[in-house]
Amino acid sequence: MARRRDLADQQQRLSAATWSVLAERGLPGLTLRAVAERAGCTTGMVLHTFADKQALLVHARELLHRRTGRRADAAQATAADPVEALRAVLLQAASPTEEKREEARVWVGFLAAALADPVLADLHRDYNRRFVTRVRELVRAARPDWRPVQVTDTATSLVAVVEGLNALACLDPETYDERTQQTALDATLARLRAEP
Amino acid sequence: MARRRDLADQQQRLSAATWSVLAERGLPGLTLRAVAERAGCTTGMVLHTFADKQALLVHARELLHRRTGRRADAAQATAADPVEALRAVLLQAASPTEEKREEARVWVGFLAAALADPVLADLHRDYNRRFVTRVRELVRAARPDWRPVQVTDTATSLVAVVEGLNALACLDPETYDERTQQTALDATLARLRAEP
DNA sequence: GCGTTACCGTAACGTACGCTACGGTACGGG
DNA sequence: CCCGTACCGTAGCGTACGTTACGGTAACGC
Repeated sequence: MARRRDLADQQQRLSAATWSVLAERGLPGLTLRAVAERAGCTTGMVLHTFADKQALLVHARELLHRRTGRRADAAQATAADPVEALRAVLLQAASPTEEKREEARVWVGFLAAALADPVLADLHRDYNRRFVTRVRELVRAARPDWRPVQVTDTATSLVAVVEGLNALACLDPETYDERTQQTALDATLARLRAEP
Repeated sequence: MARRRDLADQQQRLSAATWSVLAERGLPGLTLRAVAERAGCTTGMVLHTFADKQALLVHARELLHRRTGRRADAAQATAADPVEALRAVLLQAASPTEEKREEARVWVGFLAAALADPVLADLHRDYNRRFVTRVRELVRAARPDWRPVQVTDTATSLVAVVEGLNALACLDPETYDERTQQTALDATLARLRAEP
């Protein structure tokens, strides 16, 4: 035996660096050298922690999912009734804080990368479906009288609005500012309060 | 004087090849060599037609905008009343035909590329704002009684839904199939038929 | 038909990439 | 205290990229 390292910590730091580079330089700027520089180490250490670049990407994608999931959990927990929980979850997912816009840029980067990478595509599909499921459960709780199809359709609509706002606000935060995003979400949520 | 070439035709063929490569291989696969191979020529010819890679990208981005704009014009022209015109424009923008899904993939690719390229970012902003303006005018025509803020908010909501559906359907066409997209759009359009 | 000139294919340059092999280094076990 | 081993920095490999320089080639004016 010899030196022991904290593998999980290294993985987290490296995937955080991956994320940071992705948000700042975009997909073309995401290189092993850039990640190593951001993490304050060398490419050798990066490739001793992850087998190859794709493994690093996969881990960073999981990190993004865990982070958004945790924030959604927190938003969901603070609300009292189901409608407010739904609104809180969706608002934090689309809120135009700088942190969230960074997440949106990273999300777009992974989306584009997934178009040419089946592994990332599977991950992206899986994670997005989990978000749809989360929203669907909240919609069902808010409107237990609705038919399942109605619940699912509303959930996918809400997710589409949120992700659309995120993608568009990435490059045009003026047109899609905080008030506009909030208004768009509330207008979509208005269906929950109407009949039948 | 000597040989004369059809510059515009070459530009169009090359940007079409650019688009084709972008849709098939994604952003990382978009190289000058790939474009030249797809266009049936050499990289020398590509760089005699366009100054550099970015000029080619810009031209391909304009081509995408012209193509979507032309399809929107056609959809708008066939409809009789403003509400149907709006629905036709939005439906064709989100319709999950293979051709449209290809456009969506290219759109995502350019979106991701624009995150690190100020020139592409400006173009993207400009083109998206034109689409918002088009939708806004249609909303205003459909509901002349609404206040300008209400018109604008509805327009941005509709655009967000359309682009969100497009982005999500890129990687998960099963969850966001034709019926789901149509239902999501019609539900958002329902506010046009309601009061006030 | 012939010279001139615009055009473009060929080849290669420099660079940066992902990745690997190797050697130094520091820590844990005896 | 020192041996052994896990760790990781260094250096460089092969490749593919964007870009450029140059020479061949085909068309137009005369």
